[in-house]
Amino acid sequence: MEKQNVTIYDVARESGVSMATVSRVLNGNSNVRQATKDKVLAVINELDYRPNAVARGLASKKTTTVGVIIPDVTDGYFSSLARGIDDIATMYKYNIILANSDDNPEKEATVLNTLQSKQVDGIIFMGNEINNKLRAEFKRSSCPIVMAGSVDTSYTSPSVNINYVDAVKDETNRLIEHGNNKIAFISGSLRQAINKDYRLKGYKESLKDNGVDFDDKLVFETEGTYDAGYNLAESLWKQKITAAVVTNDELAAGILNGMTDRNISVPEDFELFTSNNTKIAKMVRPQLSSITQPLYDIGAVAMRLLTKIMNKEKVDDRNVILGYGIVERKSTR
Amino acid sequence: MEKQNVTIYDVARESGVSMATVSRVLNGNSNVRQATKDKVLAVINELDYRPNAVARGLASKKTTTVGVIIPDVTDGYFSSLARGIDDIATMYKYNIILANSDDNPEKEATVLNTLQSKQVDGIIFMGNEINNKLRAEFKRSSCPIVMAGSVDTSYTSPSVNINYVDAVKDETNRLIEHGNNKIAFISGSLRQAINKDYRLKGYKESLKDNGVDFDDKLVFETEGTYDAGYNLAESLWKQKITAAVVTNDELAAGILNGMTDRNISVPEDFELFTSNNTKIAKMVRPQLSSITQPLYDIGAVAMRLLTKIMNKEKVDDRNVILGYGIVERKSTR
DNA sequence: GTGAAAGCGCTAACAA
DNA sequence: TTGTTAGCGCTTTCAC
Repeated sequence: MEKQNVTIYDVARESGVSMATVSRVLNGNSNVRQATKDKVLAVINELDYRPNAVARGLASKKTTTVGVIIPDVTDGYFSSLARGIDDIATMYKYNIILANSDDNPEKEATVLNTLQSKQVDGIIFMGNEINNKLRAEFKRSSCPIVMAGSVDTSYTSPSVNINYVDAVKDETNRLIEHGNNKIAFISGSLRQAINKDYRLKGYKESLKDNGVDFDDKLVFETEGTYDAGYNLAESLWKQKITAAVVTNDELAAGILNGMTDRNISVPEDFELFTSNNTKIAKMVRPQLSSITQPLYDIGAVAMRLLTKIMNKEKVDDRNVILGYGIVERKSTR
Repeated sequence: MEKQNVTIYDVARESGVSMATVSRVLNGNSNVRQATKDKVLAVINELDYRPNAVARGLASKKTTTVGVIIPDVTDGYFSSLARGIDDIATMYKYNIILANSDDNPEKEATVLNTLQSKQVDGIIFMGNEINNKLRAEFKRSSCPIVMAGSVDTSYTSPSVNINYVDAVKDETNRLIEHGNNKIAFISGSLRQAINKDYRLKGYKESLKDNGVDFDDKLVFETEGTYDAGYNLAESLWKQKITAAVVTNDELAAGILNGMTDRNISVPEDFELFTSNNTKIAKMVRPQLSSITQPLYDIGAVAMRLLTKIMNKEKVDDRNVILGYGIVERKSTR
């Protein structure tokens, strides 16, 4: 029963040409007479021949697959990027090997190695917690890596992002304009450059511009989960904080519901800005005001950039910054 | 600069043994003297040798990668399954090629072919809209396919699911117990067997058991999106419907918010049951009552099942049914 | 316990 | 325009 044995050699024999010619029609090489091509195509069809991509990969040193390292597919932010990546990958005839890393440098290093042993033509990296070991792996990498929606301040690979500093600064400015003077900055791990070096910076800049003193007791580092937010809500309120900039939508949703369930009204008593505008920002009530990011596009552009690099095309901008916006919905006044 | 050229041949030469021996230590073959092994290992380390998985795949006819076909990574239901799949895949040293299909039979057939040409060792299929062409591709497949959280009534591949009939029946029963007699059944495409042949069946069985007449005007087939739900809400209310069983959480969240925004109170005026208990069921307010499914486990068990089949181990249950529960939160009385 | 050698199925010079 | 022929880097008999 199990066939999967018809090879390029079989179709060569059946159509009375050489393997080389079959290979040519397979690869759309121009130098084949139309009649020959037709015959070969007919045989391919008849024999139900499917080229073996592994053999092809070995011979050509190209696998037409790219690796995608993602913290967690289940996270709406990253899965949106992943969707953009896959769509563009498909458009350019690539497949993606998807690997969850949980933002864990060990896992990231491991998977980076596995991907390379699988000879992927390129890698898209999402994740923010990059340590020296991982950085070393990056440099050692024999294939191009582009970062999507993720930053590392001490290693500059090609990347696609928005301006996180300005975005958070804008949010904070608005919160100050609304009359708040105790504004919390609430993020996931501050070991992540995106939080520590960009978002927190934007927050501080805004305070400074507005003559508000920075108070590190207003900086909350927590797990980036709904539950963490939910549990944090009460203590925020008890500390007389009246507003917060949150770097993660699930976390923000948790805070929001945590407040609501304790009869603290958002936005009357407490204003909330979140950062990623994923689906849930619109699903919770009140709807979350947020930075708007072109999530799908970040992934799509990153993949497009990678195709260019893999093709050795000239790219004039290795570090793409896409535009962002701010939408004030119902969690701010 | 670009190396990636050290091959098994290099380490064989450097360690003064044959390629065969190197291959043996690489594959943990027992028949190698410890001293030889140590020497080889040392050289591997020194040369920073990484086996080429593509070459290995060609020679061994095993790629240690499996294909995963998913309607949309962005969907919380499927991404939860995908996470379970990836974790177990990693545990068994497999990688996954992830491909979005949008539940589109054309795309599914295409990607099924691509995956097989890439010589994946197996495939996990998620999606419910299976047409004859796709079914033919399934049968023609040279590698094992298991379905996760997805059903096809006319083709029985190995699968992992819950009992959708009973689950929906239970929900509907409760809604009837609560005094509703106009209960809507609201689902995504009824071309999908999971909706048409299972969930709708459970709905009907419940009505019958309770002596309520079935009315096909209460069956709503719509896009399975938040917006579709949001827009549907008002007409539901106008039709004097007082409760609904919804097959998709985003859809349910849309209905919920659509109601709320039009001052129809859930659950006082309208009761809502949803089906997948994804994250959003707990994030919206009021929180959605739902069937509880072991989403991660469905994926994990499916992947485990696939490893067994790939290994040609005996499996006694090719169609696994996992348990479900019902949780009544705040969208029901 | 180890080595020699024949492939795995394809691509890519190089000839013709 | 087409064919011949080396490989690509590894696994896997089959000898020894």
